[in-house]
Amino acid sequence: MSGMTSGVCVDSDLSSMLQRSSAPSHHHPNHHGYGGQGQVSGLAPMLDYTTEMDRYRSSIASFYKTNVNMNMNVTNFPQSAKLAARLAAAAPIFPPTAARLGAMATTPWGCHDNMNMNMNHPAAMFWGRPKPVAATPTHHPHHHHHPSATPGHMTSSHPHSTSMHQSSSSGSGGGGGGGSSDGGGAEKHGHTASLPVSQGTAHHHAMASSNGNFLPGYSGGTDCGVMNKQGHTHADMIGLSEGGSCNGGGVMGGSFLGGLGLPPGVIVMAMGSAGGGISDASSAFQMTGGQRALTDCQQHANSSPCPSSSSPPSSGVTAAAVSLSSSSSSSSGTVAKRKRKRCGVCGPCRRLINCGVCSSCRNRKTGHQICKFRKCEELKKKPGGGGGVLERPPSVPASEAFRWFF
DNA sequence: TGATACGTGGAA
DNA sequence: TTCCACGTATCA
Repeated sequence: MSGMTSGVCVDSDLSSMLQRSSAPSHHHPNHHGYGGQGQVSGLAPMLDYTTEMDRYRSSIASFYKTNVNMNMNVTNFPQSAKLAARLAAAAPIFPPTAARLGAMATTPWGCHDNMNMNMNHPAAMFWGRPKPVAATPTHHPHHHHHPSATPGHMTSSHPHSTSMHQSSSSGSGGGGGGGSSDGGGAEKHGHTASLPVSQGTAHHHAMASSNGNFLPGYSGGTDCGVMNKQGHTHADMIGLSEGGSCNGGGVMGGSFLGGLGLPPGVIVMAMGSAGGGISDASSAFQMTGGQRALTDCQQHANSSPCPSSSSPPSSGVTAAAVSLSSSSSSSSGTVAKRKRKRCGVCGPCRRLINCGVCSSCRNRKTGHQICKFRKCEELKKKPGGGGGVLERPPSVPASEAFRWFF
């Protein structure tokens, strides 16, 4: 991982590209406004936006085409291939994006840890989340998640708005196959989200999109549909909400902020990788078949970083909690014995692909252990050590602990 | 029922 | 302290 400077950095490229092309219209927080400040005030703006998006898409398409073919050795990442296939299958959600998503699944994003260079190395990992870097605002602005979903953003012009709603509504269904959120969900969101391009809704974010798959840091605020500084939510959010696993998605984007009814210009800070974590969790799980998708956050309610715990309960959360309690209620007496689950927000949890080279991967059959690089930070700690205080996921930089909403 | 992964105890 | 193997919980 250290030495990965030479890799192509999608984020950078995209971000720069976006900044150049779309900056005018949306990077400033004010542009996202709530009151429909203008974003969609006129038809012209929209047309302009569309144009920008087209450009953006073209660029990304080219990028993937080139990088995937050149640098990726899919054979080394069977799971990636699998993922790609799933993504393709999930295409219905974002038809235009499906293809790209598939590519993404196998794409080696540069810039992040192992991903950097060419993915040929067996140890290459696949991150589940967007880059944490501040520069990476989020990608997918899903309107409905927007705190004050303004008409402006919500314009029908966005092809995805519909699908987004559907997915969110699907709730526990977990986005079709994603039900468990892990498998389907993860792929779905994780990747989908990552490609803002396809969604077209991603305007504004310079990079956002590109990174969807990396988790470098979580800071991206991406998780769980939390919005980025610019007030946009990520596609991931959708996934989250779908799975219902993510508190962030549902809570924050939908009811939480919406309920608050914050006036335009008001800055709301969210702690930790809350939303992100959750959503991430789901995505992270996807790769493994996602058995435990959702509950991660809930389980950690006591000690975990799951940000959502601090947020007002959402229907999704509540449901999750309920299910959780129900499942564990019987074990109330044996609570201590219950297996802990992945937090879903830490770096390892966000990884979607097994390294294939660690002892755990090599001895999967006999070792029964998850890839060492995917081993949840929380689980590495002694049980009960945390305390119930909300704390940021270990891997999340303090500076990235907050997410801003406008 | 199979796959995945957490918990634990022993060995290095 | 880390690694490894096994038992077993959990989920599809």
